[in-house]
Amino acid sequence: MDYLDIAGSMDRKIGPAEGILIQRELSPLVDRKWDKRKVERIAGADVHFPARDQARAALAVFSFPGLELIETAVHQSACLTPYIPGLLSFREIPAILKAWKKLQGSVSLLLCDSHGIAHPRRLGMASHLGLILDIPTIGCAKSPLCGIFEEPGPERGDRAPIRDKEGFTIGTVLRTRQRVKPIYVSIGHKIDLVHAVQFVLASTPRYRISTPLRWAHRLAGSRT
DNA sequence: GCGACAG
DNA sequence: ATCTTGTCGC
Repeated sequence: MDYLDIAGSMDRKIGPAEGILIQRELSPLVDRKWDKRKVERIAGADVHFPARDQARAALAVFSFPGLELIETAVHQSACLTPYIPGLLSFREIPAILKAWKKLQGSVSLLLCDSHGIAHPRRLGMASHLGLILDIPTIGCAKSPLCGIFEEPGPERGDRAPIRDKEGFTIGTVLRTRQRVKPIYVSIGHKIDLVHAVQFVLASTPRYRISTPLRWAHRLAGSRT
């Protein structure tokens, strides 16, 4: 079964046992390097749930580094898989892929409202989506899922490494705004942690959340 | 066994 | 994520 094929695992309900097997199989395929490609378009992806079985995905594409809005795409459809910590991909990615097909232009880098490799099996949604779309992605979560870390300093740009039990760094707790709760950045796919943090800060000029993700969040329908 | 647990 | 008002602090 080709799990990177949309029809391979994203068009049906996936249970915990199968989901974990898929993640273990795909995890080794994540590319943790940055190839220095030109980033002219950076996008944000988010999903809102109007009802328990309905998912509304939104994508907001911006120019980079100017951060001017280029285009948006939205798609609402039924979601078959319930939310289970560690298996978020199977609930949100189907709707995101359908919205993705509606985009007219290309995307150089995609920011996701989730973790990347800072995940129990090193395959959070940002990594999974990056593998499926075959583009660079970054995990930008608002709360931790796993790992150990210290509280970063109070200034914008202050950070602290997120490490697994073996001591390996799997992400960065990053303060994107002075004295505001930090976010959790991790490699999604086709990028390294240093560049991931750099791109997140460059696309987060004022608020806690990056411009692409804030727009995606709004477009998806969330009131906050 | 118990608690934690992206969105 | 969602149910939901006002309120405290910069």
